[in-house]
Amino acid sequence: MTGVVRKISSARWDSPIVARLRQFIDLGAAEVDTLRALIECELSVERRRDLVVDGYEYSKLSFIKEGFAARYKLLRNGRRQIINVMVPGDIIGLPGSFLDQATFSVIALTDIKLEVCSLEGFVAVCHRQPRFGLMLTWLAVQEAMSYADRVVDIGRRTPVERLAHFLLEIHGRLVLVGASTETSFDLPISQEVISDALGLSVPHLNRMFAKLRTEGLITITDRRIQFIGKKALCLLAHFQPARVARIPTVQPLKHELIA
Amino acid sequence: MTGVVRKISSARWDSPIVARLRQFIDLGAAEVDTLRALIECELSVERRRDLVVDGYEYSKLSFIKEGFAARYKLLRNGRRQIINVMVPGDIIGLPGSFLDQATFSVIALTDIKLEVCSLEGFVAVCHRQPRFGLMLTWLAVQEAMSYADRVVDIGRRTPVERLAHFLLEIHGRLVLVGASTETSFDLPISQEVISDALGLSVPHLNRMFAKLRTEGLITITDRRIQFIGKKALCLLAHFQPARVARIPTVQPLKHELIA
DNA sequence: CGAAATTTTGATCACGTTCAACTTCAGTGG
DNA sequence: CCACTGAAGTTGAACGTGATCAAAATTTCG
Repeated sequence: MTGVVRKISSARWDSPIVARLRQFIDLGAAEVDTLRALIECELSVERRRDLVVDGYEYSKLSFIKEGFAARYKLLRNGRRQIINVMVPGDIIGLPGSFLDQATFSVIALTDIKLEVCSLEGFVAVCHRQPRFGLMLTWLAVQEAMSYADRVVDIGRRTPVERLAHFLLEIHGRLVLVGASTETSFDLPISQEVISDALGLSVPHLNRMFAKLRTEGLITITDRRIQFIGKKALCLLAHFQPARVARIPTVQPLKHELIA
Repeated sequence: MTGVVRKISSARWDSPIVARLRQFIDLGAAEVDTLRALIECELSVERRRDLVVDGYEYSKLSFIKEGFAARYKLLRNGRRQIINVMVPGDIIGLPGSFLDQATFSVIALTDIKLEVCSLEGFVAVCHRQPRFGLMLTWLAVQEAMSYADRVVDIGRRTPVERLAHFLLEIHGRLVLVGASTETSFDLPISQEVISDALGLSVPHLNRMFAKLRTEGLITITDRRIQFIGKKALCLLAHFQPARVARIPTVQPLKHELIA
């Protein structure tokens, strides 16, 4: 795989994955260091390159630092379904690296920067520091939630609702890692990609975009989405963001206090 | 919540959840005991009862011992989308218990029996026995994979393909916990439920069932599905079961060997 | 500037929904 | 015992949504 490889050197580390984790756990400085130490390298990958290929083994956890990617499945009849669009803070290799062989592919939708960590290394740390295992659990649960939302989207929402929901969801995830303002965000991906994510045809998706625009809910300039009527949009989309709970803190047992 | 509460007493414990776990980890007798000790009670719930309600907090991990359930979302327009059909070995509360408040409901599709464990209790054990944290991660990943398959199903497969894929998937999961033979299984759920899972209307789903029957791929008698042409069915459905990898075993560090 | 990718618009048509009626079956009470 | 009820499965007809195909307009990029 091509890409520029560099070592991590910065003293303070401010990665989107850390922002993701802080949602549900307080990370001590030592833990952040441990996490950073797990990063084997940084990788830059250019647009359109496949990062994970359906049918091959993959055993890394690659944290997206910058850029967009998509997890997808190509069916024999040539149709493509995008499972989810991935943004900074998302993890390539979850769930792929937990399988014998990946059953989905991942493609870079823009040039992206990754922080690569081996799953084995991460698991090794989990044995010594159980909180890391729980972080991984929580991340996997978030992943599942995101897919579940997509199921509802595609299964029972009308095309406009789907699009509205999709935009709100992506926006929410970008806000979380500080990659977007309150009411607007860059969405540097083509309508073809979005249509494959929403299970629609390109022309029809385009009409849905037009609809949102003419109804004064959003404006689009230069692939930047701006929400005009966010409330109305949320209503239209039946948008109900799920907030993940914090990892419960546990009272140490008495004999552990003594030890 | 109604239901009969009993204590666990049997010396040997043979629960579907254990079968699930053994897919990807070797459980020692001590670990099985620890797991069993986590079960607070068994619960019997009758058909049609909601186990988790959208909007409320839930903080249990309930392992399904017997029966079928469904995780679903009800939209304001009255439409229902079933995220997944749950079988013995599946966990109610994953992902719901990891959120502030559940965003999906879970309903019993048949009378079911649960083994209930508090999430807090499980997490407490994770701190002492890191392998439990990893098990939880792996289970969450499987959950995510299952939803991802459903996304592909609904988004880009034709209605017949969807149904075929659904039947094969359920069957595979039943085989895993020993609740089905190689070529047939009981599917004690109505077509309305299946149609809500597949994002189809009831009449159309019914026609797809008819199609599979007339094409000689399955027979149905008394809600028991029998595969006639399993190969052809797999082909039709683009069925490609994902096998989860085993949790990697880790070389202990040197200083840990000494300690 | 030319070539390719992407967005937009239009026209047609098939698929799957909707609505309705009817059948079958299990359970229930007269 | 049979009529009644309700749930589930089945079938039919009509309609509408979104796909498909095609082409133009626009943008991006080599």
